[in-house]
Amino acid sequence: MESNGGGSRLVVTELSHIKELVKQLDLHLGGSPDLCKHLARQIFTVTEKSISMIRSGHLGSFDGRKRSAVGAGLDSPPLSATPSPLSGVSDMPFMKNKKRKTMEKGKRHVRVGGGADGPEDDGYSWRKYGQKDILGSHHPRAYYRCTYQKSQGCAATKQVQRADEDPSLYDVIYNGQHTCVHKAAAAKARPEDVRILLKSLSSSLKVETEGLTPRAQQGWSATTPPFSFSSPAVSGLTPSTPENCFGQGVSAPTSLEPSPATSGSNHLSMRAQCEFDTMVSALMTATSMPPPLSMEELDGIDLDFDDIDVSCFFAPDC
DNA sequence: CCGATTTGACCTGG
DNA sequence: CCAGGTCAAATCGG
Repeated sequence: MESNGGGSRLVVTELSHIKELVKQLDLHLGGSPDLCKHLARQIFTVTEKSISMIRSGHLGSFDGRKRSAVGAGLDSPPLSATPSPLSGVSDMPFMKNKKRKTMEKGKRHVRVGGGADGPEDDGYSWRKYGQKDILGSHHPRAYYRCTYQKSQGCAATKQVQRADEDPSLYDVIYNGQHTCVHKAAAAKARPEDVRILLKSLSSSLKVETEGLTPRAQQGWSATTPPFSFSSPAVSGLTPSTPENCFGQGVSAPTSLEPSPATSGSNHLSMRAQCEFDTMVSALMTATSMPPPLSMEELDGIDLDFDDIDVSCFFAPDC
């Protein structure tokens, strides 16, 4: 069944990198903010890589069903560089379209709490530009774009919809990245909070290496994925909870049952991704990082770990 | 008066 | 044709 031992090995390597990056970030927290940002971005990048590997490996044999685009935070197959034949001319042929293609780019789906007046503040300022009743949903969906779209050309948008099951929760879908210079989020970047997040992230990245020879070259039997994730309680600071990272908001009541027969490892993968998404996005928020890159962008990124000392990570006497 | 919100029309992909 | 996303005129509020 599982035939991606090589993939798992790569994932473990990436996770090890992440863990080391977290250490580095923890060390430099009091120091240069630029370095911290750099590290945080690297963490995010490697995390996305890992997620991508896990998903392409495990979900590949899942079944033919297409996964919903809204279900996961970031969802673009690493295979296709061109989103769709229709939008191949991505330059700017028509700027008057009232509806763009179904923007799949940098989508992030989070579920946040809030009051009757809307979800809790996310640190950015938004201007509402529309509202629609959504078929099958009890609550309308509101459309927001960045207040600074005009003044700074910031392309970030978000959709907010009250959860059907729990009216105190809101599904928020972020689209695009903020290019505006806005400081609100930075104001709440408390080092202690970041430290807590890092601890959570670090502990959840515990890599079980038993059965793994120090020399990774020998490879391990490609049977069971030798990694697992603990489930730290990252509460309060997190913009979303693991259970809510995917599956909801698509108004697909049948897709909630995870087909227990075949989804053992899938479940693990999805859980792992959720925790990553949750913690990393919380971390980036806390460090006022710009929103994550799209998968397409990530694919094009050359990871450089050269400036970071992880050389001895797998060494037996380290 | 100006910027934000509301709301129905408009547009497009499926 | 329909559902969802966006526009833009009307309206609201500081």
